[in-house]
Amino acid sequence: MKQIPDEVIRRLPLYLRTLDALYDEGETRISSGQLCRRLHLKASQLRQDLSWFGDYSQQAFTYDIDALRHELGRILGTHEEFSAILVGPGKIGTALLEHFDFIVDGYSVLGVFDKAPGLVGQEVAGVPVYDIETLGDFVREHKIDIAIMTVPRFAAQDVADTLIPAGIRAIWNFTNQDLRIGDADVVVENIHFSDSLLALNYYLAKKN
Amino acid sequence: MKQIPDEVIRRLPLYLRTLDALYDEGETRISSGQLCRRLHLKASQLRQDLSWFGDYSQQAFTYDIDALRHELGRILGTHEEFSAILVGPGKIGTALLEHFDFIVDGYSVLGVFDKAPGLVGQEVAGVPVYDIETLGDFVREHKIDIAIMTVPRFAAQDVADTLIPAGIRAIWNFTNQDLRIGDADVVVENIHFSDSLLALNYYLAKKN
DNA sequence: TAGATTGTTAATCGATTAACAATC
DNA sequence: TAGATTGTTAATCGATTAACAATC
Repeated sequence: MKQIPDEVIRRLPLYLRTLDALYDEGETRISSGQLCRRLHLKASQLRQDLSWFGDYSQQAFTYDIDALRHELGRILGTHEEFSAILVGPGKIGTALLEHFDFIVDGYSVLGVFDKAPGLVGQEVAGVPVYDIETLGDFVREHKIDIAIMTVPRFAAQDVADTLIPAGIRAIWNFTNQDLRIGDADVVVENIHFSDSLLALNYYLAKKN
Repeated sequence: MKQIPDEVIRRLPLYLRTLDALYDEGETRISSGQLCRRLHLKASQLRQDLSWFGDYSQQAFTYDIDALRHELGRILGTHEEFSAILVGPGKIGTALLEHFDFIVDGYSVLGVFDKAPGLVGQEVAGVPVYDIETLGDFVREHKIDIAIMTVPRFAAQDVADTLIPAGIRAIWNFTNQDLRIGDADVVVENIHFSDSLLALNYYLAKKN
């Protein structure tokens, strides 16, 4: 089987979200056509996407909403347990921490790391704050899976250079700085606010 | 000429960012090959992308970094002046406000809108806070271009339903809720934290 | 059963990559 | 000039869409 395209993976959360909403509305079954009309996608695309993951339906019958959303959750690994840390408890970092278990269950945030000595020893959103000097050792000792990076842009690569040799497995990067990870086997997921706003700006300016 | 693919537009901020960094390092010229080695892209892709926008170089000679970054800025409309508001001054909203002019110049943030009466009349990051009841009128009167939506998820569609008939032209949506905009001519740019984290989660879980 | 819907194969479309003449 | 690099055309690749037999 060929590699599943990233485009397909990126649509799964959308499907999951929509099915969750339908479930909350009390719906029990839906056809690919009905679902995709809501999403402005082609029904054949949904069916094609699902076909990457095997057969979770009864052919020629509509999808069982509850079964399919659980299946999508399983595919996306929402039942897995991962350990996480946050580096850079500014406003965005703190906001993420406070809403974290709204996003994915099964994450334990074990520590927050800050450079300023003021916060060290205190807690942010119930998580203890440590000195950033101890970051590498902490990741190594606790076998941390995911680092959430919300440090200022100029500090981003330094932090990555500490995390990667310490064995981090994934970085959720909010710094708008592209990280060089060498040949390390690290999953990097970027949220580049600035790129997003520039794209919006382009489309808006074009309409003028 | 055919429609410029969205994929191309999404790469322009990356090019711009990289050229800015090179400029700051004191570089003056660069070839498509050198630039793309840094970005893990194919040189032919960069050249193909730029060819959508006409000819800003001297054929068979390397690119002038300063000229090209200005050209990209012009294409993306960074010199345009837009008016903006923020709806929902929570932690993320406030963080965005505080860093806003780091992202794009030429934006004036004219107001912040909140539901809780506590903040109304005060300022957030130097911007006055108004009651959300007055949102529609404000957008209409001031001909606001862009709304930054950082409200809780359940409130998102209601806010959009107020903004759109008031003539908003773009929504930068942080709510993880897909907005129904009907047939309105509104640019919607989503930052779906949750989808991003689910994608990261998928790739990480797959490695287990 | 007849109508509806699926999973999957095949066709289409468009993005990426390679190739190369034009140019410095 | 010879070597390097561009812009652009053509080839390739892969994602999206359509079509349809299988199935309920």
